Formats: sequence, structure tokens, C-alpha cells
Amino acid sequence: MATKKTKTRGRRAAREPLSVERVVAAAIAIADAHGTAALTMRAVADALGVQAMSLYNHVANKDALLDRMVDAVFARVEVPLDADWRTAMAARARAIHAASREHPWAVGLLESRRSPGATTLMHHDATIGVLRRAGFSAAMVAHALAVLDAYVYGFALQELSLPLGPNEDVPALAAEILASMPADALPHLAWFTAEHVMAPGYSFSDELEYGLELVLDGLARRVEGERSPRAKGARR
Amino acid sequence: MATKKTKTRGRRAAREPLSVERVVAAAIAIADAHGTAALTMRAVADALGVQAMSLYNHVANKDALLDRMVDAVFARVEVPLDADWRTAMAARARAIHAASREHPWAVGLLESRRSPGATTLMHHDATIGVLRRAGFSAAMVAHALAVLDAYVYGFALQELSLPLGPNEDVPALAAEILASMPADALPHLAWFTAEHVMAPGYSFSDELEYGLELVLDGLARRVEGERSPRAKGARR
DNA sequence: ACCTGAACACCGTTCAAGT
DNA sequence: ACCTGAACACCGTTCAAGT
Repeated sequence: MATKKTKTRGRRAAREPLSVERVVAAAIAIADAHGTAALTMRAVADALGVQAMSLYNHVANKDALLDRMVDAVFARVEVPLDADWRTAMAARARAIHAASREHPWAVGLLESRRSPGATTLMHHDATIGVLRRAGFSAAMVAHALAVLDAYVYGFALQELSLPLGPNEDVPALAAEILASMPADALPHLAWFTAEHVMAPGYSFSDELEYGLELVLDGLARRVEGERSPRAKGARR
Repeated sequence: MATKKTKTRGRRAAREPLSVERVVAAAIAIADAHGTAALTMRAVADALGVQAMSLYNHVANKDALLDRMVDAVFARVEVPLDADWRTAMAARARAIHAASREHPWAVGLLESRRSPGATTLMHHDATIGVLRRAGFSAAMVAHALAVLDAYVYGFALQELSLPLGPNEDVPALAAEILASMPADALPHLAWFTAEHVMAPGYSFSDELEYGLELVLDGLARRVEGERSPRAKGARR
């Protein structure tokens, strides 16, 4: 298989001067459209109508560019400041989920990014603020953030590794996989696929809400327990 | 900075013939020791005392090699078959967590792997079997797997993006970050860092158990609810 | 059947040179 | 101050040739 690529110079908007923002935006657009494998410095430069080396006047290197891309995506995740903690955390989780669907490469990139940007820090500050104002102790904030973020990022990660795009024909695909499976070697998987995955209306994304409510319920229960330590019906 | 690399030929065990297993094992060893960035076909070949092109007699390409590496790691995650569902799922979660600490690259790789290997399928079959025997409906199995796996993989992902290795001096690092932060711009983050992260005995990994119990509690509650749908004290 | 040398079409990045 | 041509040291992979 030849990997021939027609070199159509992007050359869109060769007028306005380069800037970090323009470089990051172009990189995000490429990653969204063609995946991280297609995200090369040369491709980004091409989209900006410029030579690859020009990018180095605005970002230190490709790694720094990846950092900024992740930061830019999660900067758009807002935390409602006027709602109770549970509503705010649910909205935040849904926003992170939505961002990950829009920019599927972002979650995978999280693994290697170790230096959070300024906007990411501000986001965390706001999140902690919501919980703190709701009376969470520092330890409880740690619990809540860990379990909520683990859940939401993990959910996004699972979604990515599903062998299908956003709206493909799941039942058909499942049937195909099922047929290729030695049914007696994997009886439970066969049962689950037939019973659940192939059932009408199945959508993995719908699972987000179930787990989100489960996690928020658990946290609410524990915050309450922390407030009234011997809550054996002893209200106040 | 020159990126000079002394070409010390690995040449360990140039005797026994190549095989998929040996190629995969060598690749895992390299990824464990030096990260995925260092995982090149040439490096794998070198470690096996062979030319890069020889690898293609045993794996289709690098992508197939990555698939097999992930499969090999998660093949070692065992599911206890003789325990109750809650004990089994807790053990499984801890085993996945341990595997991800041993092979930090594996979780990040999950994102791009869309074709589960045979051992991965068998693992899922066993897991579903445990829940099914415990009386879980197919829908409840879907809920349980989604929330448990999301939590555990997400937790591993968060651990990876922490700016530190397994056992570094967290308080010192936190103090440094805190000092570099404009404290009045990020008041809640500063509070949280001082109050919790810098507290003696802090370890993010310890959080795994807290969230795991929270999730398992929530599942247990919901399984019970499913069994006795109108459980307003009306026990059977 | 398995291994290899040479080559191809790419990468990220540096450097000296242009304006 | 910003952009570029040419070059360097890499990549994954193909192919024809060796044994």
C-alpha cells in the first residue's frame, strides 16, 4: 500500500501574522479532522500557509504545542458557580465528556501532559471553590475530585476504544463480532452481546448519566456522614 | 542539544529463533524502561540482536505490535471466580490498577486500540460470568462494567498525569508549585494544596480504595433495588 | 522459511542566512 | 523580529536479494 499524499498547500489566510493562538487552533483543527497521527509540524505549517520552521518562533517544540492544545480544550469546560455542588459537578462532568467527544485526541494526550497550563489551574481553582463553599473538607474535596474525574475521564477513554464512531450501526457490528466468536468459548460475552448490546436503542454514551448519578449519590451520602459522624438516625 | 545516542547493540540472546512472543516481550521491556517514545522498531530489533526488518516476519506492523502489547498486559489481570461479585470486582480493579502502574504506557495506548485480542475477550467473558452468576441482569452488567472500568482506567490515567513518579517528594513539589502560584488568583487551589496535598502521609494512590468502595456500594444498592423493585420496606 | 542491505518517503529540529 | 532553505539524525516500511 503506497502512502502517497497529494501536497495541496493549505494556504488559507496567508495574510495575518502567525501567533501562538493561530498555531494552536490550526493544530486542533488537524487533530480533530485527521487524528494525532496526521498532526505533524509540517502539516500545521502547511495549513497556515507557512514553512514548518516558522512555527518554532511561537512554540518551543511539538511537545509544548501538545500541552497548549490540551489546555485550550479544557479551558472551555466551565464550572457553574451559582449552582449547588451537585448540579455544578454534574454540569462539569457533562462538559468534560462533551469536550472529549469533540476532541477525541485530548483524553489520550492527558497521559503524557504533566505541566498544566494557566487555564487548567484556574479551572481546578473554581472547581475546588464550589466544593469548599458547599462545606467540603480538604480531604473530602480530594475524594470528590479523584472519583469524579477518574469516572469521567475513564468513561471518555472507554468511549474512544469502542470499535465504532459516534453513530454507527451497533447492533449490526455486534452481530458480526458475535458471529466471529466461538460461542461456547465465550458464553457470557455472547449472552451479554445478544441480550444487551444488540437490544434496540443501545448506546454506550447513555451510560454516562447512570454512573454519574451513582458517583454523586455516593459522595452526597459521604458528605452527609462527615457532617453528622454518628448519623444513626440521630438527626442533628 | 544534540540527541546523540551511543548505539550499543543489545544482542542479548541472539541464539533462539525469533517469535511473536519474544518480539512482544522485548517491546514491553523497552516501553517499561524508557517509555513509548523510545519504542521504535529498530530499538526492539536491537534488543533482540536482529535487524528491524526481521520483526515484520512476526508482526504485521508496529500497530499490530502495540495491540499485542496491550493484550499481553491485560491478559495477566485475573478475575477470581470463587468469590462473591463484590470481592471479585474489587480484586479485578486492583489488578488492573497494579498492571497500569507496572506498565504506565498501557492505559494511554488503550485509546487507539480498537481490536481486542483473544485474551482480552476471555477476560471480559469471565468478568461478565461473575456478575451474571450473582444475578445481575444484562442491563445491570452493562452499568456495572461501565462504571467500574471507567473509574479504574480513569484513576490510572490521572495517576499518570501527576507530575511525579511513584514515590517522589510530594510535599516539597507541592510547596514549589504553590510558591510559583499567584496565591490570590488561585485561592482555593492554594488552600487545597496547603491543607491536603502537603499534609503528611498524602498519597494519591491511596484514593483508589475510597472511590472503589463508593462505586461498589452504589452498585450493591442498585442491584438490591433491582431485585425488589418497590423496596419501600416491602420485603418480598 | 526466515533474515538482511539498501532504499523510500517521511519525521522533529537546528542553523545560518535572508528580510 | 520573524521567516526560510538546506541539512541532520532519525522514523516505519518495502523490496529484492541472500541463506
